[in-house]
Amino acid sequence: MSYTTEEIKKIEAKWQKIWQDRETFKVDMQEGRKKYYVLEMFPYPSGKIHMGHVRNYTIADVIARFKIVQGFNVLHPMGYDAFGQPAENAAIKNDVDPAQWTYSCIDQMRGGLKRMGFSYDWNRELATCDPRYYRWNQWIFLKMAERGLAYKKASPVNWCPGCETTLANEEVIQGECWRCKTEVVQKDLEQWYLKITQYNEKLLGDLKKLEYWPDRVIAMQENWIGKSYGVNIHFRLKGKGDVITVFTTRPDTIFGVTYVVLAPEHPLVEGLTNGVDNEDDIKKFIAEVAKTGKSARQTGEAGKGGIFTGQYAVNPVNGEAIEIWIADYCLMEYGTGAIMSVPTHDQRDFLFAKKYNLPMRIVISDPQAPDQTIETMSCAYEEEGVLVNSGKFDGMNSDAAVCEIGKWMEKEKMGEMTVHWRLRDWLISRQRYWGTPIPFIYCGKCGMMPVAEEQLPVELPENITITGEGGSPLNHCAEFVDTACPKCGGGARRETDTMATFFDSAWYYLRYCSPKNETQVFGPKEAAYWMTVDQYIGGIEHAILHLLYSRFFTKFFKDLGLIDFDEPFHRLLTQGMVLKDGEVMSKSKGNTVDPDSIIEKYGADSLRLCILFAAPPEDQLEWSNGAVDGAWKFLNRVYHYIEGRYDKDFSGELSENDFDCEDKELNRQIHATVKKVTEDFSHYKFNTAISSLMILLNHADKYKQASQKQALINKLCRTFIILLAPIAPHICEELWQEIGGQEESVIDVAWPEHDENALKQDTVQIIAQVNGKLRGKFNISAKSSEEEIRRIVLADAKVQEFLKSKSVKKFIYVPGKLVNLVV
RNA sequence: GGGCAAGUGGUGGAAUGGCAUACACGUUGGACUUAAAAUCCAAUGGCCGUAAGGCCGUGUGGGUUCGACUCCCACCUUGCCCACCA
Repeated sequence: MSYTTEEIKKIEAKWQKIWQDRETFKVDMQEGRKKYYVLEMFPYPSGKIHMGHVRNYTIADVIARFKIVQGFNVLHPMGYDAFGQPAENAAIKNDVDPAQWTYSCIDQMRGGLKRMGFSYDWNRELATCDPRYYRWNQWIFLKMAERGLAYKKASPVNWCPGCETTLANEEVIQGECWRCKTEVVQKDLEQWYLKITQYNEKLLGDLKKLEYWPDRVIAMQENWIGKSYGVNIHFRLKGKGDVITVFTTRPDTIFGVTYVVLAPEHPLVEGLTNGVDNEDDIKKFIAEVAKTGKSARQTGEAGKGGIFTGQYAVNPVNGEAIEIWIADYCLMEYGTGAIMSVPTHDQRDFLFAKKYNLPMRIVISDPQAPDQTIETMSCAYEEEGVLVNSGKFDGMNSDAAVCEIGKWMEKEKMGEMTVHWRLRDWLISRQRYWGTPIPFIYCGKCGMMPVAEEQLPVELPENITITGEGGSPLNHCAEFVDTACPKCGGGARRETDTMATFFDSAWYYLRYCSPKNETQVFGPKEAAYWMTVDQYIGGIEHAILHLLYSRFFTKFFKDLGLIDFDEPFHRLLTQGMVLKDGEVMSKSKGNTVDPDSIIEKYGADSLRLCILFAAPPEDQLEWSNGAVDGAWKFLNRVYHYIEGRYDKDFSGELSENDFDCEDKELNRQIHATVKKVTEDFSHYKFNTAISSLMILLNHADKYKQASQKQALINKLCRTFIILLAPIAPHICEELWQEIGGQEESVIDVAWPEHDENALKQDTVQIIAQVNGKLRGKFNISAKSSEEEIRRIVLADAKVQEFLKSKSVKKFIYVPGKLVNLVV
C-alpha cells in the first residue's frame, strides 16, 4: 500500500470505524484504578468545526491518549453548549425551527470531530438543549431559590425597543443594538439574579489553591472580583436631616476633602435640587448625561462635566461646610454612587477642581518635594507621604493613617470600615426562547411559586413563531404560559424568561460523569470518582465568566452536600488563538481555513501534527498552508521507512553484545528520543516532541547506509509507532497492524521506558572557551579526568594561539560540557 | 492609568546560566526525469576574506558573572485583560 491522499482517507475512515465499533474509548468507573479526567471546553454548535476547535481538541486528544497508554482510566467526553441566540437569529432570518437548526449543526459538528479521530467516549455525549439535560438546570435553579441564591429584583437593564428584549452589555455596540441598530435605553425591569456575591470571599480566597492555573487567569479573576478595603464616611447635609455616604479607599486624605460629588442617578439628587435656583440647568445636565452611552461614560471618554447643586455637606472630621456637586465622572455602579473629592491627591478630582475653580488643600506631603504648594502643583500627588493639615494625625505616615483614621472614624461614629467588592450578582434571565425556562409560576392569588420538582422539566413548547419583535416569543404561546396554580388550582401564568446559557455550561463537567442518570442532577459516586477535572483546556476568552461561574456552582454543590471538593478544575491550559496573516481567524474577517478542506487533501493526522508542531500550546499560532505540507511529508517518510525497513519475519533477538559503534549510537538515540518525548508530552511541549521524532527518523535514514541490524531496526520501528501514536493515531494504528502487532489498538501497547545505561556515551564533546569565547571542540573519553582534559586543551595549537603570552588566571571546568580559560 | 504575556534568521520556532538559530517551512544549487510533480542530496544569520579564518549578532541601554537569549535594573515596542473603581 502506498501513502496517497486516497489511501490515507481510507486508512483514517477504517480506524475511525473500528474505534467506534469496538468502543475503544468507552470508559467506566473502576474503583481502585487511577483515573484521569481530561476535558476541553465544549463547543457552541454553530455548524462546522473551525481551526480553533481543531487546535483545542487536538491538544486534549494527545493528552488523553498519552494518559491511556500510561495506564490511566481516562475520561474524555464531548458535548454541545447548544442553547443561545444564534439559533434564534437563524430562526428569524431563515424561518427555521431553532431546535432543528441546532440539531443539524450538532450533526455536522460531530461529523467534523469524528473525522479528526478524537478519542471521545461518545456514550457520554450531551447537548444542553436536551430536556434530559436542562431539567437539571431547573432543578439547580430551584435549589438555589430555596436558599435565597436565586432571586428576582427590579433593576435597570439594557433594553432594545426594536427587538423588545434585554441585551447583555456585550450586545450593546456604541449605544446601539448589535442586531437592529436601534438606540438602547436603560429600563427598570424585574429580573432574576444569582447571588454569586455570597461566595465572593471563597471565590477570591480559593484562587490560591489553583497553583496549576495560568497566572494571568488568576489575575483576571482577582481583578474581576475586586476586593478593596475602605471606609464608608457619612457627610451630613447642612440644614437637612439627610446623609450622603461615600466610599473611599483613602481615608487618610479625609482632611483634604473640599467638595462632595453625587452621581447624576443618585437617589438623593432629586430631593436635594428640588427648588434650587439652577434647578432647570441641573435637570438639563442630568438628561444630557443620561443620553451619553453608558460605555462612553465608563471608559472616561465622555465629559468630566459637572454642576453645583447649591447645597452643602459637612465634613465630619472638621465640621467644614463643603459644596455638593453632580458630575458624570461619579458612577452609580461603583461604591455608593457618591465620592468625597480630594483634588490634591486624586488626579480626576484635581482636573475637575481646576476646571470649575474649586478649592484645594494639601494634606499629604511629598517627601521628594516637601515645599510643594497648591500653586506649584501640576498634578495630584497620589503616592505615600506624611500627613499635614490633618489635625492630630499630622506627621503620621499616610499608609499607617489609612488604618488609624479608619479606626478613629469608626469609634467617633463618623463612618465604618468596610470591604467593597466589584463583583455584582449575576443577571441570569433573558427574554428569549432558545434557553432553559425558569421554573416559576405566578398566581394572582397565591403569588410567585416554584414549579414542583416532580413536574420538571418545564419543557420548551415547539412550533413557536420567532420574529424578533414583540418581546419574548414564549409570551405569545398560550399553551406554555397558561397553567394551573400548584397551590389553589386556579389560573396561573408561567415565567417566560429563560436562563442565560452560562448557566448551562457552569456544571456540564459534572454531568459527564453520569450523563444518563435520570433521577439525579449527577451521580455522587461517579462524581466522587471522576472529579475533579485533571486537565481543562480552552480559550482565554473564558478566563473570567465561565470559569468563575463554574467555580461558584462547584462551591454551591459542595454546600448542598453532593460533593466534597470545592474547585472543579485542577489544571488549566489556555491555548493560544489561531491567526491567519497576523489576524485572528474569524468568519467576520473572512480569513478562515476550513479544517475539512485540509483533511480532504492531507488527512486528519497531518492536520493534527501540523497544528501541534507549529507552536507551543499557549502561544498564538500563525496558520500556514506550507506547514501542512511539511507534516504530510514527514508522515510520508515515516510510513515509507517502516514499510520498507521493518521485517515482520525476522525473529532474531536483540543482543547488545553484538553492537558496533553505529548500532550503539542508534540505540542511544532511540532511548534518548523515548526520554525526550515522554518528558515533552508530560509538559505539553508537543512541538519539541515532534522535532525529536524527526531527528530520530533523520538518524535512522543515515544508519541505513552505515550498518544494519534487523533486530535494532525492528525495535526502532516499534518504538517510533508507539511514540507517534498519540499525535497521528490513524497511521500508527495502520502501521502497528502491518508490522504484525497483536494488540487490538496501539493504545493497548505499553509506553516504552528509556534505559539510562543506553544513554551513556563513550566519548563526550568538550567545548573550549577562552574568556568565554568558543575556541575549540574536543572529543574526549567520557572517563577523562579534569587534569587530562586540561592537558589536552592547553596542548591545542589553536587554543595556544589565543593564549599567546598571556597567563591563564583561572581554569573553569564544567564536567562533560566545557572548559573556560580566563586570561 | 493598572495587571499579564511577548520581542531570537526570509518565516514558524529551539535553547532557562555553558557551542545562539535545533526541528521545520521557504529559497538556491544538484541528482533522477523527454519534461513536470514527487522524492533524494547539498547549501542557507550579517559583514570582511580566494581561503584558512576573523569580527558582529537574540528590541534598546546599563548591571551581575569566568561565561547572559536566559538572572537583575531602567526604557522602547506589540498583544491581551481590566479600568473615571473613588
